[in-house]
Amino acid sequence: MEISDHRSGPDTRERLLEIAERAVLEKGFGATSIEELVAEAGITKNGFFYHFPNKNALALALLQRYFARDNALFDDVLARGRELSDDPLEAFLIGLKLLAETVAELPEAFPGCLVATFCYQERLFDTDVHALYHEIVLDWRARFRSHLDAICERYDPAEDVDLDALADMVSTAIEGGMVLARATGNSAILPAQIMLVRTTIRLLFRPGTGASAE
Amino acid sequence: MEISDHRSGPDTRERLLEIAERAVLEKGFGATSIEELVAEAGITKNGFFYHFPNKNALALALLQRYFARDNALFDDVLARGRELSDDPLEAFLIGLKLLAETVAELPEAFPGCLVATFCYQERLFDTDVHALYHEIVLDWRARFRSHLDAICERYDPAEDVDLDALADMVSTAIEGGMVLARATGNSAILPAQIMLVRTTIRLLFRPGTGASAE
DNA sequence: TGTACATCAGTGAACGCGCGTTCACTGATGTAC
DNA sequence: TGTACATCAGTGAACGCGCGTTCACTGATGTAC
Repeated sequence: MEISDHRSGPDTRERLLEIAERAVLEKGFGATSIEELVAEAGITKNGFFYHFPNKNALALALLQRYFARDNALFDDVLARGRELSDDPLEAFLIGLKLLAETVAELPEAFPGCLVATFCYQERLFDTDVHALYHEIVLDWRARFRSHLDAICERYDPAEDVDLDALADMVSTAIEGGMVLARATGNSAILPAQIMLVRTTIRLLFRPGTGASAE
Repeated sequence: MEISDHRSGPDTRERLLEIAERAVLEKGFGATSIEELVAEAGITKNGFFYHFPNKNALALALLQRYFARDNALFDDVLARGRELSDDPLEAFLIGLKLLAETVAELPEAFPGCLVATFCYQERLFDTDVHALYHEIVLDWRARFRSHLDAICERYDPAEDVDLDALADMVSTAIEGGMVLARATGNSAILPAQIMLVRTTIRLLFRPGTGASAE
């Protein structure tokens, strides 16, 4: 007659990751205790150690989950851009606009990025974790770079730019925009910064087309 | 005959702040212990509590020091830009280039920003600290915005942009660039991102002037 | 269908360590008269 | 110049709490025969 038993609902490991992510983004990894996580998950401390050999393994699992999730997000908006236009520039501009809209609608008031927190707490993690967030950033670069390469096949930039740096500009806007959004309490800053990257790319590859093109 | 006694060298409080800043940027505030700071400073733990009533006061002092220092840096490069050109656009572009060069020459391989770490560890701090890093970000915005206003008096932007968002773009490039630099281990990313903001501003206010202008 | 064993998802108690903070005290320097 | 007192910049010992981790154990479910 029990409505919920041990096995109902999402599995405990996933719930621990969910709780941990929120806590880590609020106060950092070092200041997030296993005790508070298990208290919120409703298990004992050793339930945690059944799922993770130690705290560093939690960090790695958080990053892997985060990586998979935002891969899906980026792929989604960029793929839609391509569906909506055959032109690579137009497709990328649409993708960036969709990205800005998506982050503007995020449920949490002030979104954060695990890569940002983790790289500001470097000494807390082992080499696996370092290697993973390094890989994540390079993955972002490669993803945006591939779109820029496609654009360059059809358009000449108004001036020479390093395409890797330009690809990084998207990540920079996201990471930096999240910091400013959190610091000021104004989450609209993040989508606005993404839209400015979009403006930069438009000005670079479609010079002379001003606001009238909107 | 003792070469150093208690009173020689920079004062202990300043040394504690110096040590603390490096430690906080490496592993976060929560994971930085008073014990390790005083060990490195060569005093006992209660020497710390002579200088600061508690750990939160250390956070506040760190932020105040940081604020003063980067105010001086921004004022310096922007003032030089104004010295070198009477044109507000040219002056700002020079200022941004000087800023990029300055951060490229920073002694530490991977510079960090206290505002970024602190806003990713929100729950660790009291309202004084929150208020201060909020103020810092708004101060940055006002500083860059004043230059953009001067530019707008003489130039029309190629398309309508929100000038506050554009001013924030400089801060975003710095914050985001630092995250990427740290995550990848490549500190050249930070100046490159600042230079891209400069490109954006040039394209916006001086359209049609391409790489040949360099 | 019944029994034996394996696995899964934990429990409960205990560990030693390091943390931020407090207390009472001190020895060197500065200032008033 | 000498003395009394105040202040500055700490020391040394102790506090209680919470942390990550380990140990031996358990009760429910799954699988083989």
